[in-house]
Amino acid sequence: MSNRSQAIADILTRAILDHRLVPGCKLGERELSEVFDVSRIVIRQSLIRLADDGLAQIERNRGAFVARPSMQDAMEIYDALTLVEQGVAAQLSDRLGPAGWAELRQHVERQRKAVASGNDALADVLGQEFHTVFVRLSRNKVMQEIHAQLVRRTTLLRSLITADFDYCNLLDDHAKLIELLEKGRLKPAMELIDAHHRSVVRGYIMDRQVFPELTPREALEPYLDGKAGEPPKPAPRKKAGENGGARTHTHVHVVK
Amino acid sequence: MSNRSQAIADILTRAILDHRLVPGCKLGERELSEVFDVSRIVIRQSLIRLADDGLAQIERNRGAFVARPSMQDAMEIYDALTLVEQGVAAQLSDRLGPAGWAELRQHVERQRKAVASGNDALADVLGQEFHTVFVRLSRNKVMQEIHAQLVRRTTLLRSLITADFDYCNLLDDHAKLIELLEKGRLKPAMELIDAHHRSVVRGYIMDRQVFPELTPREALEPYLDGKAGEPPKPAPRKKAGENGGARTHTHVHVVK
DNA sequence: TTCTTATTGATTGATATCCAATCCTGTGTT
DNA sequence: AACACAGGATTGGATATCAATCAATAAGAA
Repeated sequence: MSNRSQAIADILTRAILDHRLVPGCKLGERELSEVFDVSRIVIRQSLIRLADDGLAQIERNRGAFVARPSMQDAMEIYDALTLVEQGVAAQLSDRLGPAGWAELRQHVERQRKAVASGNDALADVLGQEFHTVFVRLSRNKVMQEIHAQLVRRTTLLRSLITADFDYCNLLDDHAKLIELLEKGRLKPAMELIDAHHRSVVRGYIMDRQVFPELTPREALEPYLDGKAGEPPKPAPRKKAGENGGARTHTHVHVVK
Repeated sequence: MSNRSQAIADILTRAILDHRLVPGCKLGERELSEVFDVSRIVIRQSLIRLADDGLAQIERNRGAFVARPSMQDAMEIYDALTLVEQGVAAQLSDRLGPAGWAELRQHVERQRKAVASGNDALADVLGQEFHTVFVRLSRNKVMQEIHAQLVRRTTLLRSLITADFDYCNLLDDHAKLIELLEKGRLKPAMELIDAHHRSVVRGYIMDRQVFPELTPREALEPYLDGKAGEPPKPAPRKKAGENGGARTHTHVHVVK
């Protein structure tokens, strides 16, 4: 019953990251205010939050739209992400204790089990979380927030991408990264991070016109449980027929 | 006549960075709405922007206050800043062309002249700008924004600090950094950045209760030119009698 | 027909007023 | 002195309203 605008901003963020609201989609104040059953002012505040986070773009007297990053933006975001993760890697290789390395290994192990048991959805989530855990071990909330924001923007980027991915050696990458860092082999570790992100961004192909398949009303419907808590994460699937290979995942490798 | 909330957020940011609004200072909606002659809602939106930027803190049903970062926050902010600047340094040492190095040298030269001519205020500004120019040369707007936000927060930190500074070898640091990077001596350069920030944060002494010397109304008065453009940067001076040595500057060295 | 211009509609930016929830404070009681 | 309660003040939000601007359509001229 409080901070409605923050709660709604969170829901919108979730919907964007789930690719239910695609880049370029109009976020009309009136429509959203009806969807969420709040006044326009609350929606406006939510949209301001989204814009500050880089997920929405507000054009004067034209309204808010889901951000549509350019190819240039994509490269810059991945550059920044690489820079941050390399920096964190350097810190961790110096400062992380055995418990930290153990936590990372354990995380990889959980993901390995998920993959082995064919639970792709869980493997996806764990793969995403690896980087978050990685940065959290730096024990720096400021860095965590910066990193989280960058990750959100990469997730948004994935709405714009048409490419065939495979799920080959993600775990190997993570495991190898841990191994290199723990041994203090910083340079190869940083090159691994860089190569990883580079290969991802190289595979990006921007579709210039992304057409909103769902209206905001349709897209947001699963998140509205009559003002109750979170919905149990609805399937963000698009039409399974076409680009079924382009699932959402932080760690994607491009088929060359 | 547009985007009032953003404009007001900018003014408030400026006032905070000028230390006219000190940490802990209450930012009452009614008071600010009277100061700026807008409705409370516009002020609310401005405060949301400030909070998203880490410069204000909104407590439910209690209002907004200028953020009062803890010592822990200070260390984390400087850690993040170090990480970012080190990363940018690494990128620049690889990628920056002669024109870029020339621009950096030219900037240092301008600051040197300002110092030589006793223009401390200008030297301050140029010293702050050096880091901004440095990051801008990475040609990455995302990194620029992240860095700018971190710099804003360090500036806020300086409101909380009681320490004696001197202006010794700031230029030497900058010049040395350029020299090391251009020669590809990355490691010493990164250590220089780290040492610089470390020495700064070590000198921090938190005053737990900072009392607002100026009411927001008084503090903001110089920025209001009857809705006209920017005021010509009013002197952010506190009372000159007491801690006159603790001027605002990005590059401060602690007297051991 | 086609291009240019004008009108109209829709949407945003912003204000004023009102109400509920909550916090702070001051006072009174035990 | 400690506690409880009531009242004031402030924030969070709803609603209604107006102005400014954009977009799309309709009207008119070449």
